Amino acid sequence: MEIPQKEDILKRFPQFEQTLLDEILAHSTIRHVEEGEEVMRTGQYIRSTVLLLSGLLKVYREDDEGNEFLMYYLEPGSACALSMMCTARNEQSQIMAKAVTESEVILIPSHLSEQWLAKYKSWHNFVIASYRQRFEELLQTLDSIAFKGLDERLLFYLKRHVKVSGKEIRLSHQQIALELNSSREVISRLLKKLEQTGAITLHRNYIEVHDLEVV
Amino acid sequence: MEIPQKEDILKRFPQFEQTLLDEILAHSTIRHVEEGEEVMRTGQYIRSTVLLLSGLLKVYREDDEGNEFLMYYLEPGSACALSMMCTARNEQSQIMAKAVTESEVILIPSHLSEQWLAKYKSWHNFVIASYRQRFEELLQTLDSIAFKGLDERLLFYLKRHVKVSGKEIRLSHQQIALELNSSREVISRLLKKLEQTGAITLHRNYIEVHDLEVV
DNA sequence: TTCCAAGTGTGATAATAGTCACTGCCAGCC
DNA sequence: GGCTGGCAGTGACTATTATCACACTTGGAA
Repeated sequence: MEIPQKEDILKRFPQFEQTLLDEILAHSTIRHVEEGEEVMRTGQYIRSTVLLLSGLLKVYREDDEGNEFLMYYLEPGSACALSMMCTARNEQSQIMAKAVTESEVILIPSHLSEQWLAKYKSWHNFVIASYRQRFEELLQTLDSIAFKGLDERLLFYLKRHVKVSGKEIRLSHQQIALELNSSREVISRLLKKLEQTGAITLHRNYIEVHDLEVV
Repeated sequence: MEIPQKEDILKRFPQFEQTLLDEILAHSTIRHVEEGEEVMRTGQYIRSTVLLLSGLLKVYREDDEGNEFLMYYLEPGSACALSMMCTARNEQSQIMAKAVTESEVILIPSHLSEQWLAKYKSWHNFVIASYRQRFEELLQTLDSIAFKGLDERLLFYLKRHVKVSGKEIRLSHQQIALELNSSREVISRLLKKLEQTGAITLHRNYIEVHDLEVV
């Protein structure tokens, strides 16, 4: 795999000013992560700001009993807001980021990203915008958990998944159950119901989405 | 009620630099809100940044059917992060802020608070810190909804309430049920159980908290 | 080719939370 | 003092989701 060049970064982050791009290239490291690999976990020692160059990350919460649930996905061109804001936390639950597909991330040392806030207007705006966007997404997730039944949450989940990775959802029922903090049997049953409405077709290890809006 | 002076603001926001305080005094309005009055609602036309000078606000989510649930409380010296970050939203659910007790808020026109981000380092830091803090709190709320049963959520709720307004919780079971998006009967039963453990004593319209940690 | 592990389907049962119906209770007001 | 409205307590029932037990399928490894 070739090393990403300035042009690649520029393409993903066109809003950054020239000098900022130079600094990024000079001081940050690029890391290649395999599918399923862990990118970040709160409470870690070294803290870097994480920018996503290519691939797809999922950011989720995990409690002390190993339950998880999905917070949101990160697409190329976005930053993990949490990597910028999390202080050392000794809570029971952790925020984790894991690669959904093979990905490339830019790791920026925290002290630099802090400095840049004052130094580069485009960086400042980017950080503020990231916070806003993640906050919004988190609120949506919160909504669906607080107000909706599992059936609607599943629908919300599927829609979100389609948005980031297309109409062929390559997940087992077990994985979906995990991300929704539910159980496989329940998800299987709900998916079956969805199939009966014609919204999806079930296959082994993947789901073919036709139209989720009609449901 | 006397008009708050520079000293009052300074006391609540000691981290602000002198010139910023002057700008705040010059360009923002102070509003007095009664208990139960609505301070903010997303989707409103005029957008201001809201700082809390005195009193207590609760920030909560409300869906289209009138269900709500509490996101967090705001204490004097803090800002409503949402007022700083919410773009016009036409979602079904809204974020609301309401005064729990009689309060005073500072309303800063949005365009100024935007400008100040670049102009005043202390303002910039304050905004970033607010985002972080609210994000953290929101995550805690999310955790309790996603991973815990209603009994633990109630406990979490009571603890939080004690932290902001003391051991005499002046709320009816109905109000608590509303904030947890549950129903009165269920809350009554859970409270009764808590009373049996000795953690609280129930009275009409208020709850006396002894020790929530032992449960 | 056979076999096995992982994925999926399904019924029975349990646990949690929400709803309904009704009772009693207390506080302030006439 | 007696009425009344909001608050609280309780039992019965329902709905949703989780859990358990087991059968069946499928795709790839041995």
